[in-house]
Amino acid sequence: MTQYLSGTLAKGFKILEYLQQHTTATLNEVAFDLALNKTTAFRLLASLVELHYVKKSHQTYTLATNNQLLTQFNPPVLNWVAVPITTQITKKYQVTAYIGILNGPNVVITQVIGFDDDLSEYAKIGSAAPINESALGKAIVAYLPRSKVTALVTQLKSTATKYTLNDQALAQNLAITRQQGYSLDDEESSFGIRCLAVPIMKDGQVIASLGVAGPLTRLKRQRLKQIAHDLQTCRTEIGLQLT
Amino acid sequence: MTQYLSGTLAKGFKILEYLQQHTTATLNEVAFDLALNKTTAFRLLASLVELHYVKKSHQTYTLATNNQLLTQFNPPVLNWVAVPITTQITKKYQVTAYIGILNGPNVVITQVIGFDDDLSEYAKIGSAAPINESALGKAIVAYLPRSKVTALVTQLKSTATKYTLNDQALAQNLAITRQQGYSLDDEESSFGIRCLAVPIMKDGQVIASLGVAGPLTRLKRQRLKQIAHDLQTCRTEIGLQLT
DNA sequence: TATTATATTTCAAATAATGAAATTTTACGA
DNA sequence: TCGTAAAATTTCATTATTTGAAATATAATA
Repeated sequence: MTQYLSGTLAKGFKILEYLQQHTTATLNEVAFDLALNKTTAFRLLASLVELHYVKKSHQTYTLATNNQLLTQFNPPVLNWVAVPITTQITKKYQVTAYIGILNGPNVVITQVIGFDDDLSEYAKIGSAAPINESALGKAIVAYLPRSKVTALVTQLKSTATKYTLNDQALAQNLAITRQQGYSLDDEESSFGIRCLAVPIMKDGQVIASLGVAGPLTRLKRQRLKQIAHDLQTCRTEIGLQLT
Repeated sequence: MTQYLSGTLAKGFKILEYLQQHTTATLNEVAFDLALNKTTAFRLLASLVELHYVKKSHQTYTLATNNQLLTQFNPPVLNWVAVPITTQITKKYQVTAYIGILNGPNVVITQVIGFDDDLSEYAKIGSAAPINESALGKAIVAYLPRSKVTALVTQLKSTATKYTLNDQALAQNLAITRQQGYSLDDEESSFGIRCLAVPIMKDGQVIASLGVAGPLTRLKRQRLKQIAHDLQTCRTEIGLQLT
């Protein structure tokens, strides 16, 4: 809280962030643009130079490119927002987690978070399923504007010829999804496999879904509320990192 | 010079560097290992938390992963939306597609879009290669500001000891990349494997690259323009979905 | 539940940060 | 090359922040 905020640290980072955006700058520019006294700016820059976060050359300053903190933080794979958070769930329940996004009337799996070293699940990246036949799909569609849902259903009907899509059943299913906060696929896609999913929101809009899939023995019916709760906690943290 | 060194800034960065090495730490550990008064450590950590450089959870501190100064820009949404868009290309040409982002003087693969059940490709997620030894890397660097390219080359030279980096050859290669709109790796990384990549832009700046890799029989030299054109169409669509 | 350890807050003293003014250095034009 | 103006750096005095011990609160462990 503000009670302990160090003004010196705040100003120091302000300068670093400014140099990240501007690549190079003079003392005059830094002081003026950041509304700092030029003496203060001078001293802070001198400190940053001495600490190897900034380089000074011919009276211009640049971010130090060989500073380990600035350039060699976590490898990007670890920054896959879903992975660190979601791995707790995949390990806890020994199931695979997935992220899906909408693509026309289908949902496409775009990220897989396995619970062991088995890479076989990754083959699902890129695979698509109709929105009504997947927990990931229903978790997205349940939170779309009604007009968009209607358009997607129309689109589905024109492509799905092997069966007649039951609008009323789907609408009812989506209402249940909204009510309980998660969508469910109970052996509908694969025998013995249960799937749950929750929407991932950004700025109040659904942009993706997060779900888990696994055998009925691991995703027991009486655990569904707990699992859904964990998924909701997870998607909230993912959502926070997307902003 | 020492004359202007701010102790507060020095201590603040000391803490950040400590957290980079230790991933997580308690107040006690930080204070003890860095020989700081625990009240001082507490206040500095509180400031770093408020400035979004450190995260505090259950009395343990970690570096903030969504801080743009500390973390390479790697929006997970990029890895998500790229999947359905790029699937058209992977199916059409029967090759694997990749997303790469810059990380220091390396390019790191953050997403793989496979076309068959070859799971070994997914193990490449997280792997890094020097920017000049990868089509994905060259596709990014070719569109960076000249000053940043110079800095990266300098950094590469100070790490790469097994060979002498040819500045002029690289500069020429990057000029060709800009001219033809895509970068090429013709069996330079793997025997019999050809790679092409194009930059992914956002707000006029390169943020990642999209590339394909496959055997010479599928990525025939006379098809390269068509493939590059398809990649450019894809990257434009990806770029549109990121805004 | 009690005890111990860790974290946070309070208080008073010490130190550093701050900014104006002065001085030096750099850049530019004649 | 010299003079001028602008930018950068140093000096000085004042103000504000940082500091750390002590006290208090919270969390963890037996």
